[in-house]
Amino acid sequence: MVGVIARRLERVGLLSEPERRAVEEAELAIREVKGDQDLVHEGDQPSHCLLLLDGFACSHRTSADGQRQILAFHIPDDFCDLTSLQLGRLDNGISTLTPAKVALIPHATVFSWIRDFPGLARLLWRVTMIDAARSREWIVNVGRRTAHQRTAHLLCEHMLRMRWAGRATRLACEMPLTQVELADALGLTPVHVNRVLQALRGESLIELNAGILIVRNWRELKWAAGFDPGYLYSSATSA
Amino acid sequence: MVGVIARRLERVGLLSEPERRAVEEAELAIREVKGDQDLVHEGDQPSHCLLLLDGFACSHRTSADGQRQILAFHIPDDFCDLTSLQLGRLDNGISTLTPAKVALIPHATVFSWIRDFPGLARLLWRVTMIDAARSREWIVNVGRRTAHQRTAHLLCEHMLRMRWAGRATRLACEMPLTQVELADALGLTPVHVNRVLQALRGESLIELNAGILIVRNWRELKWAAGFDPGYLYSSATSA
DNA sequence: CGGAATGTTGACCACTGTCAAGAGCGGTGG
DNA sequence: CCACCGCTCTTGACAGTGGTCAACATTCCG
Repeated sequence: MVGVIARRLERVGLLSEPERRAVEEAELAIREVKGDQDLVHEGDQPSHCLLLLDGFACSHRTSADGQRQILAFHIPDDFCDLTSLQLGRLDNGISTLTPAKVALIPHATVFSWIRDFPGLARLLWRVTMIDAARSREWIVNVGRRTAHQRTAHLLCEHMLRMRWAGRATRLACEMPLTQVELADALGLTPVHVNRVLQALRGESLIELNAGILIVRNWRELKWAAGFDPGYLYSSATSA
Repeated sequence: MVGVIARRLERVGLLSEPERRAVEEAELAIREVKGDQDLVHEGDQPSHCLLLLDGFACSHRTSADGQRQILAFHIPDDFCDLTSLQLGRLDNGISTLTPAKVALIPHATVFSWIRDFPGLARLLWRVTMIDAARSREWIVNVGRRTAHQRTAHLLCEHMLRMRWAGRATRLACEMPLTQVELADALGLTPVHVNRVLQALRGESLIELNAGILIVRNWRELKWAAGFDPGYLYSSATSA
């Protein structure tokens, strides 16, 4: 738990000694939260940034006629709402999907990092831009891929992110999402997600059960998804 | 043309005198470009930022099976690729939609602003975060709205952005997009965009002809779209 | 004037949504 | 310990939004 922030930032760039020290000295309020809990509501003006230490969460927005769209999944070690730093108000809600542990970092603390350490500012900015790149890919996903491709694509993305976060073996990782949640992320209905998952299982591409995703055939899954990991901007050599 | 950068940044926050001066002293390479021209290609590592002075452009990505998805429209006074500052590589192409005039700002110049003026860094970061908010709304648009709502939503967004950029009268603005381009932005086919536009015209909500959008009934159009402009983070009082 | 790009229309189709019912599973309380 | 309830997953029949294909009209330019 000590060192999460440094660990997270080092995934996107180098940290100098003083920078690392500044970031490690931060006083974090740790909070344990149950599953399916709102961490922030749409329209809130949070005074803290959220760092997910354990568990899964998502950002989501609800359209005028009450339909929910999930905008991003947050996995352990992710910042959830760095955007609120610059925008003040949050235009989407954030909820846990599973029981979770989160760290609260006061905006004031983050601003002091930014003021005193340009390198940290750079890295934090970079993190927000990588999140934005992922958003853009999701537009492509929902806009231009079939349900089958789209679902496969989400699974590929999740697998790689988990692997790079050190939370996956080569072929398996946690993915504790209900089909309703997958549907809200994919712009589909739960019923159709179910059918697509059956198909993907039928083609021996994946297994997905009890919150565990196992990729049976990575090459074919990537192919089915038209997946190209460039947009994730990982320093890790590609998969 | 002199003062665009300052003008643009002041739309998202305040500029101190030295900051304004720094930004106005920048040496801009101005370039005139024809319509339907690529400004940057997917994968490029640009050394300049693009500021659109006149005309329209878009960011777009092409999926593995060759389908194009437009990720954002750029209107006059917009920065087109601030993300490349932090990411180095651009994960989407940028093309003009009409003849355009663009300013090239060397990355080095922008970095010097960021280094010397924390306030400028803050504003630029904020601009990128507003772009990201718009991306998130597009996910909702494509994921959870019908073709009719979706199209209306895009028209609302465009109208307000143009108004806030000082490029619209209360009810009308330029929107020189072909139906193919609209389709690529909306995740629809050109044929269906055509049908939806007919419907919107039939309901007396809009006119769209020869590149001019006229909103006939703003209240109803917003209603049809389920449009809430909060995500655009304009300092202007809402519409 | 001619050719290409754009817009329009119609007939038909299919991917995905809707509705509904049932199965499996785990948690809770009597 | 068992009965019950709610949530999630599954399946089937049917419907509809939006896609496909194709032809034609129109506009824009060279």
